[in-house]
Amino acid sequence: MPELAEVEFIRKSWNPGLGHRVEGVLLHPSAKVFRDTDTARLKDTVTGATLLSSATAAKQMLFRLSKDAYLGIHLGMTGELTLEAADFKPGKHDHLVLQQKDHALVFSDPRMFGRVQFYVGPQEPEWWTSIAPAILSAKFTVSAVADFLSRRKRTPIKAVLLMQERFPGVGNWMADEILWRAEIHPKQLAGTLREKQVHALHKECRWVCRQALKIVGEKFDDLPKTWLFSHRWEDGGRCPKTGVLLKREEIGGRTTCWSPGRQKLPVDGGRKVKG
DNA sequence: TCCTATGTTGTATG
DNA sequence: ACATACAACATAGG
Repeated sequence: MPELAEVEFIRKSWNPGLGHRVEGVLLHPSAKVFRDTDTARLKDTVTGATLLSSATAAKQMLFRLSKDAYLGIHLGMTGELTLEAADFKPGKHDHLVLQQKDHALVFSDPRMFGRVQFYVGPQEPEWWTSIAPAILSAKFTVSAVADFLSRRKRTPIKAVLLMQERFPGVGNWMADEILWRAEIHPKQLAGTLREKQVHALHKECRWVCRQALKIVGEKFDDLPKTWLFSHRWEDGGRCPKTGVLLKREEIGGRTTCWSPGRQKLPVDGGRKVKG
């Protein structure tokens, strides 16, 4: 279930392993999660290295080890990290196990849309440093959003919000939550947003990220019933603000939930872009 | 059996 | 070269 805040929470599952040596590494080199990763080198280097620190950016996690080694993990759709007993025996979906004296740090992913990356060097790997600036950073400005939308004129705003190069960490539920709060219809084409809407979009991006991190990123608490999130999957779910029956439809290849009436298409239907 | 799934990416087309 | 749409990836659960 991992989007921004969930990833941040899941990252911390391995915290008890920080500062401790990795005694052994268990993995299946042919697992899809290791596509493009040198697993032999990973195993060689990480064995005997100490786990030093971890960080999250967007939906990715970076684990820094001694020996200038870095482990990157993306959870995909079904990935998770768990902390297990030191004698843990990996099951079918446990693709990477870092064995320590007191624990096993485990990465599992049934669908294997996630991935494990590995890098050795004095600087952080390029695939980490090239992640787009966070929505909560100073670089996420209204004009940056406006510029991006202007290059995606004919794409529904819902699909645009899922683009990691501008909205890092936003996934399907966050995108719907943001649009719901900004009162923008998910089908509205990016190029038809009025200035006021762009401002609202920018503001709600930041609000949803900040609140989600606060609520979920700390304790994995449920989000309040006042959020669209809590109602989006239930049949007959109602808008927490208007009480109207929520609508669900596939937009941009993803199931999208919105509140009719609250989120309306502009008069031109959001279908036409002038110029 | 059939449908769904909180993600990305490669490929085809405009 | 850029924008857009969508199948494909692999598995489990309702």
